[in-house]
Parts: sequence; C-alpha cells; structure tokens
Amino acid sequence: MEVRKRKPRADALRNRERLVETAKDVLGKGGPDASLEAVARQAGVGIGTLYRHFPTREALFHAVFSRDLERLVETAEGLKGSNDPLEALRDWLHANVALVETKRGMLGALSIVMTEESKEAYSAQSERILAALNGLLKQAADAGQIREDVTAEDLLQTMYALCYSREPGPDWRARVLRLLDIFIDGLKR
Amino acid sequence: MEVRKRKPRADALRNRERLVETAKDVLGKGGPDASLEAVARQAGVGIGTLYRHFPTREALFHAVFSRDLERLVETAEGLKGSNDPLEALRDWLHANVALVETKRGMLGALSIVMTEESKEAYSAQSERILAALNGLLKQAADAGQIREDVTAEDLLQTMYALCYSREPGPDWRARVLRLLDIFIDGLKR
DNA sequence: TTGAAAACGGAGGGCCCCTCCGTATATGCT
DNA sequence: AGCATATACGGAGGGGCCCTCCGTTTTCAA
Repeated sequence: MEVRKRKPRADALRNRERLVETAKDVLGKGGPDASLEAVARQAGVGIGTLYRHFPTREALFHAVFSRDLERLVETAEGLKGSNDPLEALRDWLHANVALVETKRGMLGALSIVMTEESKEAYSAQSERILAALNGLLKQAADAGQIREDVTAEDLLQTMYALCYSREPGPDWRARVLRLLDIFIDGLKR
Repeated sequence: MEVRKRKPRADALRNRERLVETAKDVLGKGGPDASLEAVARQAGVGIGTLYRHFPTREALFHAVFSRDLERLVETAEGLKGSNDPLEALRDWLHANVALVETKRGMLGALSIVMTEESKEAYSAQSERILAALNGLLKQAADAGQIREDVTAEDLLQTMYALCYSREPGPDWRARVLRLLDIFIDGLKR
C-alpha cells in the first residue's frame, strides 16, 4: 500500500516502446510463429531485454495487438440488440478475417483468446468478446434463427482454424470467407 | 531402359524399414511437426541416413501413412453411387477425424494431399481422393441436396483445419466432429 | 556525487533443420 | 576367396530459435 516505488527508468520505457513497435512489424507479417529473436534484433535490443519485458510470447502478442483486439471487442459489444443477430455475427467474423489478412499476428492474439491457459491471464478482453458473441448467439437462437447448442468459442475456434490452416496467397481471403460462410449457414436451423 | 542396376543393399533396406517403423510411432504421437532427429535417434540410425531415404518431411509422412491414406482412398471410392451421398461424405469425414485422433501424424499426410506443391509429387492418391469426393459432391448437388459451389478441397481443408487447430484433449474428437457437422449442414441448400 | 536498485545484453545449454563428405561395407565380378 | 567400387552410413557442422542466468552498465534519488 505505502511502498513508494521509484519512477520507472527511462531506458526501460524506451526499449519497451521500441520492442512493441518492431513487434508490430515483425509479428504483423510473420504470424504467430514469428521469431522473437528477430524482433529483438530488429529492435536493436538484447534478447534478454525482450524476455524481461514480455516473459511469454503471449504477453508480447497481447501488448502489440490489444488495441486491435479492443476494437473488435467494442464492435462486438456494439452489435448487441441488432435486429439481425446472425448477420451481425457474420459481419463481425468477416471483419476479423480481414484484420488477420493484414496483420497476420492477430492470429497470435486470437489464439490467446482461445486458449484455456492464457485466457485467464488476459481474461478481460476474452470475457467481453465471448460474452458479446454469446449474447448475439442467444438472441439469434431465441429468435429461432439458429440452433441452440453453439457457443462463441465454437465460432472463434472455427474462424481461427480456417485462417490458420493455409498460408496467405492471392485468393486466401476469398477462400476463408467462403468456408466461413458455409459454416455460418450451418448454424441456421 | 537397359541399365541393370545392382540389387539394393541389405543394410539400406533394413534401415529404411526401421525408420518407417519408428516414424510410425514418433510421428503417430507427435503430429506433423514432430522431430525427425528424434525419429533417427530412436531408430538407432544416423540423421544423414534418414534424410537420404526420405529427402523431405513429406516423403517420410507419405511412406508411413500411405497405407492409411490408401484405405481412405478406397473407402471414398467405394462410396460412389451411394444413395445418400451427403451422409456418405459425412461418414467418410468422421472416419478421417477418428483416424487423426489415433494417428496424429495423419495430419502430416493429409497436408500433403492439400498442398499444391506436394500434391504433384504424390498425386496418385490425392487425385483419387479428390476425384471420389468430387464425385459424391456432384451427385449430392445434382440431387439438389447441397449447394453446387463446393469442392473436395473445401471439405478437406476445413476438416484439416478443425483437426489441427487444437491440441488433443479429452473432448477433442467431440468438438471437432460437432464443428464439422455444422459445416456439413451448411452445405445443404 | 555516489551507492544501490533496475535494466541491459549476450553467452550458453537445449533442441532442431538439413547438407556434406570422409569412412565403412555389401555386391558382383574375377 | 579376393578385390574393386558402387552404395550406404553417420555425424560433424553451419544456421536458427527458445529461454535463462548473471556479470556489467545505467539511471534514479538521497
């Protein structure tokens, strides 16, 4: 309570900043399996420094993409009460795929949302996303629009899987969206 | 044409055999990213020997799982003319998932079928699978059972993606099958 | 100014990929 | 049986990446 801590060191702040900035670039292109040593190198910082600031891969992804994630969260929450909840879900998922196309690293951030272990650590946004989507699902289910046994996790896992299962290419987005749409159609009753 | 080659050396045959046998084990459990050095080690053979016999990861996967793949091919071909082609497809896909649950390495073999580059190298079985599935799809489409713009690749990619997107766990199979079924429902018109 | 807290950075142990080449050996032909 | 040589073996070695640990440097604050 009363522990007066020193002011955070300037170099630490600077490095942290550089790392996030560089990671945005490297992870953005490289996706969830990109090399962290490459990030450190390109940031002109020792690998130890990277790991001190971001003890886990997830931590880094979260630092880099939480802004984008937050936007997704807000969009999802804004959809509540939509009068065509299923279409709203579809739009949201499409936006998500588009985002992944640009920032491949989002897959890393999304996997955080999906993984049981890390979900705990970054629960705030995970919970909100899941809650918002589940809300829409319930709405759609109550309206008799879709089956009742589908969860937000199902949706996210499927989208994630489809995005991840193929390297980006010319028709990447079209393919993923098409398959995703088929899945969404499958939700209808 | 007339080059009489020497008989293949006995030790070569032996090692090849050991490798495939060991790989069946290691890759079976480890999935498509398993360590090849581990295979060589466990087979009591130099890593160089492994790479000489199987120049690429795909080659090894193919050697190990082509029998299983062949069975899938034959099953698929046996489905031709089924009077409920969509259900036939579903069954086939389910069997596929079940196989992957047991032999995680099958994912490696399946990715061969899916990848443009390696498809060429192992085209025989790829072609047959795709042909058989496309046959069923056409049948189902002609019967007005499903939409017409779906290809065998779509089916395989989706199944592969769903299988790959999560580590095995207690409810792995159930989840994958459920999502797969939703997708299949989405094919209906 | 100066001492200690805070941060840095990279060496090092582990594991893996794949290639290359000196060494060993099974074959086939005298 | 003996020998030459085509074949095969194996592992060192160059590259990478992951992550930890700790001696050195820098910053803050008294």
